[in-house]
Amino acid sequence: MASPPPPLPPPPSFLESGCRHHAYSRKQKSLGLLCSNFVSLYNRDDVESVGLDDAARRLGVERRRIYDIVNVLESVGVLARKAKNRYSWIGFSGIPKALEDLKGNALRDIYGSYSDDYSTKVSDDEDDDKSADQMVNFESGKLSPTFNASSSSTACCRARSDQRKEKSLGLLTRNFVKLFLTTDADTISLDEAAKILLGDGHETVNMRNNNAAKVRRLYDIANVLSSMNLIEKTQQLETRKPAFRWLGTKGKPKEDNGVTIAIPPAPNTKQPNKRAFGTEITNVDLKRNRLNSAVDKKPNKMQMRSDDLKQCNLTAQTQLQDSKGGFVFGPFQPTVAMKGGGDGQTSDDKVRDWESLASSFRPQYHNQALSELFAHYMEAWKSWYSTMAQGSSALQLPCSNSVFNQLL
DNA sequence: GATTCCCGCCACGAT
DNA sequence: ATCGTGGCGGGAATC
Repeated sequence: MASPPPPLPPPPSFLESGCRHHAYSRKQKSLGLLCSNFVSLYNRDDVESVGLDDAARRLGVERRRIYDIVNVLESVGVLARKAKNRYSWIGFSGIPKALEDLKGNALRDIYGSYSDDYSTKVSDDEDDDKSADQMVNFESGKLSPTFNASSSSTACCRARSDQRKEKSLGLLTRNFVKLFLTTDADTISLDEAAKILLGDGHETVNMRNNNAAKVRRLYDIANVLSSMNLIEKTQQLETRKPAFRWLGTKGKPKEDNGVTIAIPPAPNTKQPNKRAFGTEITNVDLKRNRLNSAVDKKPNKMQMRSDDLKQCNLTAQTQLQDSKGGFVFGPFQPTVAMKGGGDGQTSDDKVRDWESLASSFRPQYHNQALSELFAHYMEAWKSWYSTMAQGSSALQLPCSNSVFNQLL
């Protein structure tokens, strides 16, 4: 699949944005939104590797935030670390395999541990995944923390670096996902998850703080996973406490028409009392900004108008199956339904409609980088659509114009 | 008041 | 010594 790679957009000049007067809003700086933008930036056929500096520069954020995202994405198979400062882009196609591995690993941990001495149990197939595992009570469908390697007598002897690794965002992500993959519980609250994944299984004076710290990390992870549509935020039935439900590769629960589209509300749409993860623009570096290139001398502040955000945030959540029956999904693929009813229009007609819309639709950005990012997206979308239309006579087009409605 | 999570300090290992 | 990485928790925004 070696199509001539269109040049990536040049580094953004975020500073040109004349919308600095906007009040600070943390919603506009969420990790989830940053993740969305990260994925829309790199989720293209011609992207093979991702440079962290490049990503930080293009997204207008400090490197630190990129690390957060990259660690989570690596854990679910979207990225693979190649070298210092560089990752291979695998894309959404890597997720099913990663999840499969995680699930197998988790089940092995659980069932293997029934007959093994907990203190000797060690995962064998995960690089650094040697601790903080958990048990799930399948009978009750409830999560029940039973052990983790940190509580073993060997804990005190482990190197500091090991202990550090145990608390890494990547490992925490994998264990968090494992929880979902091995429990019957419909939802898991972050508090529960934190308790289960707590590094120190013993009651200690630090436990409460430790738990709070881990919950903070889980929020970070949940935001990223939510923006990938792997989980969704919900409430626990009885307690109405906030919790997360696993969506996985199937995306949002649906009415079995094969179509899943979960488009975030437009920024100006009222969404009372509900935070939306991964729906808005994210933060930038200010103080320790090492990203400023020669091109970009002014303070690297990315401020966008809400309509910029709306247009840039192409998180139309989609789901489809590839030719092998595996999953090819993700929020940043053009929306398409492989099954479901048509509306009388032929595929060709629809493709033409969408193509013409795609070719004529050119939103006005204040920000050059966003403009180009959007143009790239549209271009990729168009070519992908054409390919799909040619490759499959059974192609069914999107059930609605939701994506474009969102954009417009 | 509780929940959520951005932000950036700073430790640590690699170069 | 410098750089890349990322754990960590303060504290502010949001609910």
